[in-house]
Amino acid sequence: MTTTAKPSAKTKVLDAALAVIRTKGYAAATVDEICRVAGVSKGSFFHYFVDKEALAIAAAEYFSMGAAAMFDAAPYRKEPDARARVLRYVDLRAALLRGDFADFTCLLGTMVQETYATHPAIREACDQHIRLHADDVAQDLEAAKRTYAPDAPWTAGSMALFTQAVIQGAFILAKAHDDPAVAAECIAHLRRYLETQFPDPAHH
Amino acid sequence: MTTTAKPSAKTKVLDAALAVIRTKGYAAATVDEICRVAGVSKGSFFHYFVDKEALAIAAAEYFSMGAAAMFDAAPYRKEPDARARVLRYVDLRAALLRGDFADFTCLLGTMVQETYATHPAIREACDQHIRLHADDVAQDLEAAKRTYAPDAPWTAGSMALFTQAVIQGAFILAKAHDDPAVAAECIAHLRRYLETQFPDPAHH
DNA sequence: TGTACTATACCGACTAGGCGGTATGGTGCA
DNA sequence: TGCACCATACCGCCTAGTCGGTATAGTACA
Repeated sequence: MTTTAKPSAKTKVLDAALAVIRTKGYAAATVDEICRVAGVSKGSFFHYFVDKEALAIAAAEYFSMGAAAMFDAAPYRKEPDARARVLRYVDLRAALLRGDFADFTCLLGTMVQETYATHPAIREACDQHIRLHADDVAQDLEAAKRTYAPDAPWTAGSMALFTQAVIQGAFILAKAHDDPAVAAECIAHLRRYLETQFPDPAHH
Repeated sequence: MTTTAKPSAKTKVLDAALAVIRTKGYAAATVDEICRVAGVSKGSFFHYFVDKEALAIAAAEYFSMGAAAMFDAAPYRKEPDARARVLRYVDLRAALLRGDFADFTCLLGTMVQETYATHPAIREACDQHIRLHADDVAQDLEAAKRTYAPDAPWTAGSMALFTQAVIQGAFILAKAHDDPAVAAECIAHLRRYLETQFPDPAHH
C-alpha cells in the first residue's frame, strides 16, 4: 500500500493521533500536540474532525483498517492448514513486539480503558474493531477446531476473544515492566495453550 | 480489620481516587472530582499529597495492600494442595467479576496504560505492585509445579505473569463489550490451560 | 489548674496556565 | 467567482496547585 505519495492533512492527523494516543492515552493527548506532531494547523484539524471524540473514533477505524490490511497481506495467511495458520498468527503477534511501545501496542485497548464509562461512542468503536479482528481469528480457529478438536468444550469465538485478551494483557504487563519480552513470554503461553487444545496427530 | 470507625481525610481521598481513576483513568480524573467524591476539601488533599502524581502512587499502594489482604484472608488459601489452590485462585478471580467495573477492575493496569511513558514514577509503582501479587501466585504455582509438572518448560514466575496478563486483558475486553461475562470466559480458558499444564493423576 | 505556645488537620477562595473549540481570513484550483 | 483546504488569533472554561487562614489538641511551665 504505502500511500505516502501525498499524505493529506487528514491522514497526517490520524497518523499523529495513533502515535500520541498510544503513548499517553486519550485524555492526555491534546489536540495541539497531535497537530504539532502531524505538522498541521488546528484549523485543518477541526476542518476534518468535529471534535476530539470524533478523531478518536476515526483513529480507531484507521488503526483497525491498517491492522486488517497488514494481517491480510501477511504470509501466514497462505498457510493451508488451519491449525498451523492459527499458530503462525500467534508467532506473528510475538514477532511484532519490536520498537517503541507506541509502534506495536493496540490503540483500541489503550483507549477503551479510560473511555469506557465516559465516552460511550469511543467504547463502542473500540469494541466493534476489536471484535472485527477477533472474528478473523475466529474463522481460522473454527476451521482448526473442525479438524483437530471437534469436541472441544469451547467455541471458536470464545477462543478468539481469549487470544485478544492475552495480547492486550501482555501489552499492559510489558508497559509496566518497560520490557516487551514480558509480552513475548505471555504469547508463548498462549501458543502452548492452543497447541494443547489442537492436538497434532503428527506429533503423537 | 475494618477501621471504618473514623475514616481520616487521607483514607477518604484514597478510596475516592480508586473509584474515580478506575472509572475514567488517571488523566481524566480531576483533583476536584476526587475531593468531591471523598467529601474533602482541596486544602486537605494537598495537605496529604504533594501533587496528583503522588496521590496516584499512594493509591497504587493502597489498592495493592487492600487486594493483598483480601486474597490473604480468602478461604482458598487454606487449601492444602497447591494445584487446587491455584485453580481456586482462578475461580476466585472469576467470582469477583460482580458489580460495576470500578469495583473489580485493576487500578494498576488501568493507570499504567496511560502513564507508562509520561509518569515513570507511576509506571514503576504499578509494576512493583503487579509483581508483588504475581509473586504470591508464583509461590503456589511453584509448589504445584514441583508435584504435578516438574518437567514443564516454563517457570512459575512466567506462568504467574501470564495469569495476570489474562486477567488484565479480560478486563479490557469486558469494558469494551460492556459485559463482565467476556472476562469470565477468558478466565475459564486460563483455568483450562492451567489444568492441562498440571495434569491431575486422579482424573487419569 | 491555667495559660502560652506549637503542631497537625483541614478549609475554600484564588491564580496562572493550558485546554478544546471558534472566528476569521488567506490561498490555490476548478 | 466559488469552494475546499488550511492558517492564526482568540475565547471561555477548567485545571492543578497556592495561600492565608481556622479548629483542635497536645505540651511546657508557673
